[in-house]
Amino acid sequence: MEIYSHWAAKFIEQKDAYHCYCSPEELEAVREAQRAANQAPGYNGHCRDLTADQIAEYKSQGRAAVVRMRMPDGGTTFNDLIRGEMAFDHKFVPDFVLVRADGSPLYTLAVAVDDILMKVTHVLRGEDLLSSTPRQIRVYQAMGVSLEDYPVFAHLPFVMGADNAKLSKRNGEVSIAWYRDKGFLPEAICNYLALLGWSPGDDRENLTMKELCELFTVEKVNSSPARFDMKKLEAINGDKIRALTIDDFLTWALPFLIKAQVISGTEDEVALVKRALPIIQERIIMLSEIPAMLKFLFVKDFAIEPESLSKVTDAGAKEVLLRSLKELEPITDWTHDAIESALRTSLIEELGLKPRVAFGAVRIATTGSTISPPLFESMELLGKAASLSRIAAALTL
RNA sequence: GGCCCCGUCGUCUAGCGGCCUAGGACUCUGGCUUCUCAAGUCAGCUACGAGGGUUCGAAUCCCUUCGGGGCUACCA
Repeated sequence: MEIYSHWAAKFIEQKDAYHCYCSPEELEAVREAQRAANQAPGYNGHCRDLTADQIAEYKSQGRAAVVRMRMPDGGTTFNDLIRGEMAFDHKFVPDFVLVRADGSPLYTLAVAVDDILMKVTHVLRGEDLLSSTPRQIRVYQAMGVSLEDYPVFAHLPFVMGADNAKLSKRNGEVSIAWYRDKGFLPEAICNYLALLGWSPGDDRENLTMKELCELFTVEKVNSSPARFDMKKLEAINGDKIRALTIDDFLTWALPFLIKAQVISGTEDEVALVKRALPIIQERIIMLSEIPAMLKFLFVKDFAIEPESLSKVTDAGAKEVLLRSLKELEPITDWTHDAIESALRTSLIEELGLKPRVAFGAVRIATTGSTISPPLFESMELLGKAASLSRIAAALTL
């Protein structure tokens, strides 16, 4: 606080700033008049050069003063890393308030002073602050900072939501926690976000964190706003998941399974999950899909989903299940190869069924759903005992 | 209203005066593959907002216009 008031006092002393006694109502009236006259709105410089008598008069009226920065004639130019040479005419940059009547500093004063005192080298911010840059630079000037000590400015474009409105806390999903819960990998989010308004210049898009660090430069960021596209984020996330090693995938997957109470986290469970991950890795786009896909391996009270029930109770299905049971029973080497050849021989070749139909029934009986990871691998993971008892159970429905 | 920024397929982008009958990715559609769902693969749809210049030649440069967004506080 003292720092800011120190500078404000200095500015006044230097005549770069002055006390302004205009009341909010008076200012509002001025703005209204300007608007009505189609003029640029802004402070009219009323208190710029008050005489001692005028000041005494205002003070006797009990008016409190704000500190206002004097914008000199001319303009401000600066080089924006993203937009290039920017020029602002001071005719449209009115004298602005630095310190409130109660003595507290305004953002405009505080940021600029902080930038210099903290030796900020780069100011990267949203394009909404673009037009306030001349004011900030004006403060640097008043502070007597030399040009080479100014920070470099880069005004980034907005990211818009699907509705073409600026993405914000009130609009669209912007909480990191939400993405984490959904199972988006940090690398996918960074990769996607980097691609929003930027590209490495060639056709590469799937970039690792390391590549991103090496390739990304603010200068290559576009000046036009980008729309957030969940579909593309999902696609990238899917790619990232597929690129994971099984061990890394396991590390990411376990918390989701535990949270969904599919597993409690015992060694046996983890081992089984690890064996199962390869068959689901290429069929999910978010980690949060994992529990639903692997649930059938762990549930105690197994049940077939209601909407698929009718598909295992008809005569055709019963026959398929009965035959499957018979053929699978003798298998001692419970591997997906053995299971597949047994079922193919009996159901497809001997019964002459279409794979789609035959395996569909077995799939529902063993996994409880029409949609599942590959059937034979799933049955292998489930184990012989559970697989057979589920088929047998389905026959009684 | 004033000032400022932005404008290539539905979306993200490549493009920096001739390499553009505009490339890639996501989405979508169709095919292949296939035990479901995915993944993979092949093909297709679809864009330089509009109008004028400049030039032998423009998506690329200039002007106008239209559209979108921002700022316009004793907010940050």
